[in-house]
Amino acid sequence: MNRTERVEQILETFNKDNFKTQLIDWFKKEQRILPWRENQDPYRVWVSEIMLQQTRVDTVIPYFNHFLSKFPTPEALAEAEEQEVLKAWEGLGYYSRARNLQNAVREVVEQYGGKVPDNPEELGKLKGVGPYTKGAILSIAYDTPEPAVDGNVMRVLSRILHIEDDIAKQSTRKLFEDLVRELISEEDPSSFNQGLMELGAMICTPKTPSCMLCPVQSECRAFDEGVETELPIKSSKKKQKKSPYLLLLVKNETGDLLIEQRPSEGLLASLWQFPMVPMKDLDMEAAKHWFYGEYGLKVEFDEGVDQIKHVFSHLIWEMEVIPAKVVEGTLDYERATFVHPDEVVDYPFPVSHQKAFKHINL
DNA sequence: CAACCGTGGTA
DNA sequence: TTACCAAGGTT
Repeated sequence: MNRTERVEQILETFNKDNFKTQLIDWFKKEQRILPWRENQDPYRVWVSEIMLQQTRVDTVIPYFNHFLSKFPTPEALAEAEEQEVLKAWEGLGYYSRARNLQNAVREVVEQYGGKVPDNPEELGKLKGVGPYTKGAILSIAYDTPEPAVDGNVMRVLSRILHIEDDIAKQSTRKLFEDLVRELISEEDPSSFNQGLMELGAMICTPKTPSCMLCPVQSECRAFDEGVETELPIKSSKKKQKKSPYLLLLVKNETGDLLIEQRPSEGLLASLWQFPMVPMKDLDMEAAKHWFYGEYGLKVEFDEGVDQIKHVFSHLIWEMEVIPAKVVEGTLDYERATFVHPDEVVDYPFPVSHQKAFKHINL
């Protein structure tokens, strides 16, 4: 059975009109007041959707307000320094979102005169704009009936329609997109899509859904069968691998601090950090030798002042924070520099290194 | 497809 | 504490 036939079978006995009417009525009445809902400005919608990827609403709100005051238009963002954009993103995580957003906005300014594209083809070519974000912008900013399937939508529809496909698999998203194309309101696709997401965030939550408050309870197959907490099906991800490091707070003779910029691709790309010595298979003496080889500086270590764990999606850094001072040598490392401790705040740092920096003033 | 890519909240 | 979760995208 192909996907089209499956969609037809799933929806054969489903009351579409009742579902979309009750969902939209509920959303219009109960939706939260959020900064990005003040208007339909496509740029604002776009920025909000990027920030909201894998990130909670409460976390995004202050970042969104600050970002929009700093970069109020596509032109303003296009003209900004990348470091300035990363600084505004500092602490939000997934930093490629920020670089991709700025690259895409520059593309919009240059190719489309600063107007965010209103069609799937051009929108989908922009960096960082995937299937979900594309549909979200088209429906919310341009009232176009395109699916915007995120984790909320898959959870809600898994329950409503009792679908047991693994939502961790990418192919499953396409099934839900096909279903949404059949269900979506042509009159108000924005409220329909946002209603599905809002329902997932406020009522149809992962652990303990509030089915007694649900506006579409009467259409929910999972509730009818008493299996709402068994859905959706999602395969578990594997554990992160741990890596030990020394995080060195190196001061020179004048009290300046050694910092370095990370590579422009990969983990925490283009952010700044304090030097880190990979301690797998190394002791403290070997660490000093390693550091001399990398940076051209001989240093003395103080006692460790803290242990910091940095948990990523797929790995964990276990760092011992070591104050150190330069004994001899000249800095010989292109991406590193000494700065006054007061200037460290001007650079974008990952959260773990911000924590380590607190030990500088002790 | 599965790995990579951050961070903070919560049970 | 562990494990999962939160308006995904890229490679």
